[in-house]
Amino acid sequence: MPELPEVEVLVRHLRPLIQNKRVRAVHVFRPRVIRPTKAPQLEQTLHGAKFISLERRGKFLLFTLSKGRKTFPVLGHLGMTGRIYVQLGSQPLPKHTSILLDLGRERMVFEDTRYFGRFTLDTTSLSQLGVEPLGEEFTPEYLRAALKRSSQAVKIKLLDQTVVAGVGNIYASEALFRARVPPGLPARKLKPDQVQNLCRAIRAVLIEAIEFGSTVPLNHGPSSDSEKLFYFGRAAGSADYYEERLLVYDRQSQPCIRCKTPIKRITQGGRSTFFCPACQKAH
DNA sequence: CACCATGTTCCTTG
DNA sequence: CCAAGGAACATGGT
Repeated sequence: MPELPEVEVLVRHLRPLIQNKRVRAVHVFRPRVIRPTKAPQLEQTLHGAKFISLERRGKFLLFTLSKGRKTFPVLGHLGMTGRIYVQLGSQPLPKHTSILLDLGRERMVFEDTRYFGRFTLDTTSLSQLGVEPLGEEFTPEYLRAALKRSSQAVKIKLLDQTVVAGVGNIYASEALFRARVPPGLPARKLKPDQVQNLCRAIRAVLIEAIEFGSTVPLNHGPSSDSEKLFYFGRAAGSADYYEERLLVYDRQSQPCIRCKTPIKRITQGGRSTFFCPACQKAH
């Protein structure tokens, strides 16, 4: 369920649930997910440690734990299908549980169907990340500087986590539509006002998604659809709010909400991009 | 069988 | 060294 907004909502939800909880035991069901950390090292390090804080950085979750006088980080990433929830120890475990942290009466479960996610002591991935799109450093000037030397399509650049940390395939299409910028336009060809519109659009779509996600109850568990609902709101409910949340993503051939032109799907970098060929035209 | 899916990392090529 | 393109990772849905 992961792009920046989904991770942000998850972090806010999780924070009070794990604060000051102590790890009694660690179960690693899929060693790949803790790479490059080894299971004995993770178990030994986490055993007896207490959760101190939880922050989001891009699409990563940064847990801080303490043990004795020492404090250390654990880095989480949901990949494509990861979920994390706190449940009672008596609840059934989901089929694709990759990590289980026993917290006493409760436990923290990392479920991940495709096992692309991570839960590791290795924090080196963080050093590669670009600025936070909701932070002060994400300005039109910054974005212009990041785009000006690249011949890659602007859509591809938005997915580059070393430029902006947290934008994924869904919100990249949404932001470009909102800014009326053609996804295939080479990054260096954007005009200053397009860069400014894009900068604002990225912030707006992410903030609105966080606000939307905050209204969805996250009573997640193995049988809950709440996160699918958050992510694929259009398919999951009938309320207008849900229907209208994503304006172009996964709407191939449906009429554009602005001009009724059918939305197009193209492939860029091996991934789908959705856009309105009329509203997002180069000129 | 085919193709599609919210992401990152590694390898190759230029 | 860098930028860019593509495959790999793994499972499930349609």
